[in-house]
Amino acid sequence: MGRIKTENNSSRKDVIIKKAAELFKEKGFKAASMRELAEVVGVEAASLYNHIRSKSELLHLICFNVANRYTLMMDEVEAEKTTSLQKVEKLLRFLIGGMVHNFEEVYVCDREWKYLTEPYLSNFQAQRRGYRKRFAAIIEDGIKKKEIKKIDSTTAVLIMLHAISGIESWHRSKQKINGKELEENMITILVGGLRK
Amino acid sequence: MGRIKTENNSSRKDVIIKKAAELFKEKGFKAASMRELAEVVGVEAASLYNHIRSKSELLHLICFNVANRYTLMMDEVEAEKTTSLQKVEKLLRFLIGGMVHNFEEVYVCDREWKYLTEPYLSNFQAQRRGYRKRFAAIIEDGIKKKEIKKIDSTTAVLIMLHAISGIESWHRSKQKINGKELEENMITILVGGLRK
DNA sequence: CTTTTGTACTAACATTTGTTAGCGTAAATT
DNA sequence: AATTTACGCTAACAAATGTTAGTACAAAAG
Repeated sequence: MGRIKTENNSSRKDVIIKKAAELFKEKGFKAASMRELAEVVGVEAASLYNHIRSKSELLHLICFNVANRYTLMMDEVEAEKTTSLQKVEKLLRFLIGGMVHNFEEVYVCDREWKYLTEPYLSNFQAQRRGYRKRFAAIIEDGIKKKEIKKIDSTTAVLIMLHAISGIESWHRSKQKINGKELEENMITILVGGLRK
Repeated sequence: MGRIKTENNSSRKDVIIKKAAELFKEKGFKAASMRELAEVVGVEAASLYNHIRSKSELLHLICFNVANRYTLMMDEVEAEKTTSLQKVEKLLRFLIGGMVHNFEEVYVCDREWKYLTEPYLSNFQAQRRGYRKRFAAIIEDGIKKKEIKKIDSTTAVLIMLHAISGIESWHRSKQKINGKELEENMITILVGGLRK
């Protein structure tokens, strides 16, 4: 069949991960088989194992790649001297952007993380919990400073994160508005829903 | 092992469907095996087939049970002579209530429908599309009547439906606020985000 | 009590799954 | 040019999957 084609300076492993994210998104982690993955990569199933350790390694690479990006952005935002609403807005814009431009990866991370194996599963859940707590803390701070309505911050975070994961439907839809417009609409509704 | 125990006047098939919804929610449709299902039902795997035709029959029973309830509620709401915002609020409250009280079923319908087989898959998608279109039409009507902000109605629907499917996290969370409070918070944020 | 129906069992099936072993060759390094 | 490394192949594996056939027996109907 010939070698796996790489482009720019990405490794063969990177190519496999990318294709895996697409496949896992489309079929779901459990339903996607290594033989299917091999086919889209253009190689026999066994050959994949020259580059990766296991199917589940693919999943945890995808999931932590996303999770780490999110955590990093949270670090950055927390350090800024801006209002709570501005922080929320910046976090949301980052999340929306990720969903629009790195769709497959983010989608897989969101929906398939439960198939992670230990110890990755526990690490992932902890990181996720931490992220949400920090997000909720920003909102509570905003409530204290009377920028934000008096609401349950945990519920607010839950709504926002899941609203964003709904961009999945936007990707599927035929008559899409463009990405920037989508972002503005989401910010209007979500931030508008918080503002006092 | 003895027979499947039923209660109230539910059939043995109903018991299997209920347990299937719980299992599919927890493991995902593909990852859940008929042998696992049999175990939680308290029977051997082969015995299930005295009551159901196939694994995928279970999925489509679950999915259409939910989808039909939603469609029915939409019929009801559309017929009412209320403002658009009141209609949106009623639909949201119904969806939230469903997520809080029929969690497993709704969750499975939301996340696992893609494993439906034809012709159920196409029917389901059509029904879903129809529901969203009707929801969006209510919002557009509200925009026309200046009750609602000028936003993309499709995006608004997408946000709301997915925000609600996020109640999944609420179920998982340890220190839950109660269901009614959750509902009020969600309405505040979501309806507040639309209101002009 | 007898017959019929419903339902559970065991055993087995054909597929599909992730993964490993061993081999050959093209690419990279010396 | 010679050697080593990287990487693809075929073949095979054990385990798990959904499902069917055939049998036995308890419950329901007569």
